Amino acid sequence: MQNTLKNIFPNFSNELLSTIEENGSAQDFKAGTILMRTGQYIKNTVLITKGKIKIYREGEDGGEFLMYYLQPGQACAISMICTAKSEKSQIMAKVVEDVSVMMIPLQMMDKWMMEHRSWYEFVIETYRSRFEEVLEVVDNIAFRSMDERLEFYLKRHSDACGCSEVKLSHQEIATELNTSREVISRLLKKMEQRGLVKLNRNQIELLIKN
Amino acid sequence: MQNTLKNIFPNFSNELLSTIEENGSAQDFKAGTILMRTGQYIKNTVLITKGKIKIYREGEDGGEFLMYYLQPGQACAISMICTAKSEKSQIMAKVVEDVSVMMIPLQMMDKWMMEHRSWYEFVIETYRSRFEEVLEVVDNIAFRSMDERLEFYLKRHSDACGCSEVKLSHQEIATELNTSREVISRLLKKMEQRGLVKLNRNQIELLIKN
DNA sequence: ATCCTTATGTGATAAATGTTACTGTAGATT
DNA sequence: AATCTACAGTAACATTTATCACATAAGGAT
Repeated sequence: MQNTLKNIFPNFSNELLSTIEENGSAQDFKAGTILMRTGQYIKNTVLITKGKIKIYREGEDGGEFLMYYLQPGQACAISMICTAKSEKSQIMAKVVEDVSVMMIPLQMMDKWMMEHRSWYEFVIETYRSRFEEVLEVVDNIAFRSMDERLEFYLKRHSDACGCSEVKLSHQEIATELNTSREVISRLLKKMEQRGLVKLNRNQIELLIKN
Repeated sequence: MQNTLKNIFPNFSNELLSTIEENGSAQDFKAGTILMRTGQYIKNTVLITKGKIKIYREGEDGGEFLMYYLQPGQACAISMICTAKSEKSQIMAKVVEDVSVMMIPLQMMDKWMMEHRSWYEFVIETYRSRFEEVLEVVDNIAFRSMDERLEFYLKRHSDACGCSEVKLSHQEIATELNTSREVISRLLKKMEQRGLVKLNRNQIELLIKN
């Protein structure tokens, strides 16, 4: 077990890993579980060891605007940030593929920051990369039109899973980009005509490299 | 001098304040100066003691999409985040009102995190509040239409300056919301008809409380 | 096979936003 | 006062995105 954790978080020092074992509690959640809601208080930092969690903003109409995904070896930046004052969450976190996580009580956060260099670096790097990711999201919605955003979205997905097939329905994509299914269907059709993708039921194959 | 800094950053411990005096370099910049460009490497963390800095994303066409403003007592979250690896900046920072700043060499960042509790708390709080602010920006562009965004934008401005007059041209507003002047003019006219604002040359008066 | 549910394709139309082109106006400049 | 320039108003039109209304298809369940 120590070993697996070591593999997933290769940069953590051995002492840190033991401390995590001691103080964290390993938990599993099924796909569909909502781990965090807007307005809810945050009591734990979450380290993902297996599966996938979607971090999104919820619109009044129930839109699920995608911010980013959390995958093994990553942690929820928001839950780290809200540490000190156990602030309210500003986002929603939903399990999209069954996950295993380590729940770390918030008090540990501050403590480890001082005691474990590798924890400190991990936290800072988590902040940095997420901030950057969100900035990129802003860029996309501020400066790009839907067809470009869709292309970007598909690439992001295929990068994340490492394969060129994106297994999502048009409806799911539409929800995450906060538009309607028809729009996505139409744009995908155009992309197919341009030879960028191949469309199948519940699956889109990217024909572009990179 | 120590005294002023103490007033502007009331939560900093006295030792921290002295250390800042010793290691930081006080500098002034005129309105219009670009302090940081996209793609540029970051060498300093910036503490604002006077004036106002605009943090924005630049579109290919030169759009200046507003993320947030930095004011006295605040620091650039991005420059802090990019610390360790002296990463490239993802944003633009432009002085909008003559500023005085303390430039802190990046090496200090990590050092002080360990040594000064009040610095640590300041950094974490900076991260948190900026992240939140950016999330709110995402919300706005993802879920709201231009008229709502404009209203939000005006409120934000009047909150920031504490008065109900926003001294900006339609063109400036349009640039920051990445739309065109005509659109802003139209929407403002509608708002005026609804009794929400009073329009004057280079100035918009908000007639709504909060 | 037949039925059912979910996913997808597509036209018609509406609404929001962007663009072009021009007018008017206030204040600064000379 | 005459002129200039930046700012603001607005009509007409183009484009993009959203919505409505169906048609069709694919795959699972019976």
